[in-house]
Amino acid sequence: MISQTEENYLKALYSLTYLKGDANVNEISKRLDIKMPTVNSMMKKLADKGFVHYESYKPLRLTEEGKKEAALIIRKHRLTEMYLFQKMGFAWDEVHQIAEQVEHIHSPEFFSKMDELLGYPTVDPHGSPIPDQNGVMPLENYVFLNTCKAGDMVTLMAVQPSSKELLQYLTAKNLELGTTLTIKSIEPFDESLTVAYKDRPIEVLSSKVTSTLLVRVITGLA
Amino acid sequence: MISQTEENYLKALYSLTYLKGDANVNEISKRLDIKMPTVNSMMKKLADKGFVHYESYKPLRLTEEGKKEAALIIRKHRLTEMYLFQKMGFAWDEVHQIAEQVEHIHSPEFFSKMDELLGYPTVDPHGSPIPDQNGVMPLENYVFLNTCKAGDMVTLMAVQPSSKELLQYLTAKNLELGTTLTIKSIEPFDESLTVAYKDRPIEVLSSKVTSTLLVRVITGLA
DNA sequence: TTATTTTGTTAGTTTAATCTAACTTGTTAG
DNA sequence: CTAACAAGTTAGATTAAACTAACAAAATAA
Repeated sequence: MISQTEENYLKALYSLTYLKGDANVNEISKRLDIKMPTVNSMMKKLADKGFVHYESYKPLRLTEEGKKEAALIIRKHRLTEMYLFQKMGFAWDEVHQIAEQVEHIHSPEFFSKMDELLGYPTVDPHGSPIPDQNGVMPLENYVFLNTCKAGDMVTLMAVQPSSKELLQYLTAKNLELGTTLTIKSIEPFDESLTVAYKDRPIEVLSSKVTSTLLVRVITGLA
Repeated sequence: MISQTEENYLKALYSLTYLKGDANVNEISKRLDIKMPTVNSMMKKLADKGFVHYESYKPLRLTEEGKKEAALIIRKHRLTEMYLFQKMGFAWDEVHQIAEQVEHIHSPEFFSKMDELLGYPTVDPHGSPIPDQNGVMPLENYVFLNTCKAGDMVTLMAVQPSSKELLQYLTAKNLELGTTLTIKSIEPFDESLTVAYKDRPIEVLSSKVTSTLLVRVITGLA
């Protein structure tokens, strides 16, 4: 059996390694606000259990088994978020805290019932993909907004990572999932973007914001 | 903060003391399948925290604070059962296991949303009363079926305690909450009851069964 | 009422998950 | 290229929640 604590480490490692393939002890330590020696010994334990590739002083990677476990926890998290949002009427910035707890419930029936009632969704309320029952992430080809070029038209697909503060900021800016933005210009000095969307012809987004927004590119000038 | 483990002890003590006022270490030990010394030290800890009246070799009682805490956990459990049953389509013998886990979630909003969506129910799918937000059990004046007299007409209100096996037995007998039964006779030797209900003119219920069925008496001969 | 059994308690051990302090390895800036 | 800093590791302590073994008190039966 896998403990809630272990599940949290797996989840952290999954999201830290998702884009670049590996992560280090220090990153997990910061992410979970747990001291490095604690993380270190947990990584050894998870390696013993076959979930993590661990070698002294080398970056950490999940095994295939570990990836699957982690994806299944993330599946439970995102299904829960979607359920809270769609079926219970919570706002999209309220669902995360609750889902953090619900994701640890052991009951395949509970989550497959949610899945069924939701009509088998493929994304959560933040646009993040929901892994399938086998822990496989659905295909996606999103890019971060800060990697786009001036003139690109893009649709906001996901927010990653999505802090409560950020979600409230986006709500205040009237920026929601599915919103289509046109990139007017990019300020070379601080990489801030001037964009237009909906009824807002000029909005400036800092790189702190654009580096968390995942978008699908609709048209580019090139 | 109160741990999940502590919550489980409080809940056990609450239900053991509900009818007779106190309980002993051995009963909790059996109920939770945890050895007596462990229970003993947990009772001291809960006494330190102000939830339990503890004196060596004396029966255990909950403080008012402890009763409130326990009732609020039971509230979360029963709201969850009702939600699973009414809003998610689970059968009444499937909801307990899931609710055992969901009851430990810390999120007042989550449970008050359930409450709202359910229309502020006062009983769970087994007919057990749901305490209010202040931990107060709603009034109830049910009696166990084995305390009734021949000739009584009674309505099945609750099943306590309600094991999965028992619920399946009742389902097979076509006995559900709200069913009205007429007590035809009582066998003095083993205290089994012969009853009639719905389309079943003669059914015999053992005292093992009748001692767990809570009913409201509609009419008696006396 | 004494002997036996049941129940309760104390003491000390174990495991999981955390920590701090101290040391080692790896990286980076002069 | 070496000194300093950052990151990783080891060792040992702490806390919560469980256990077993042994002893003490209370209840029960002979």
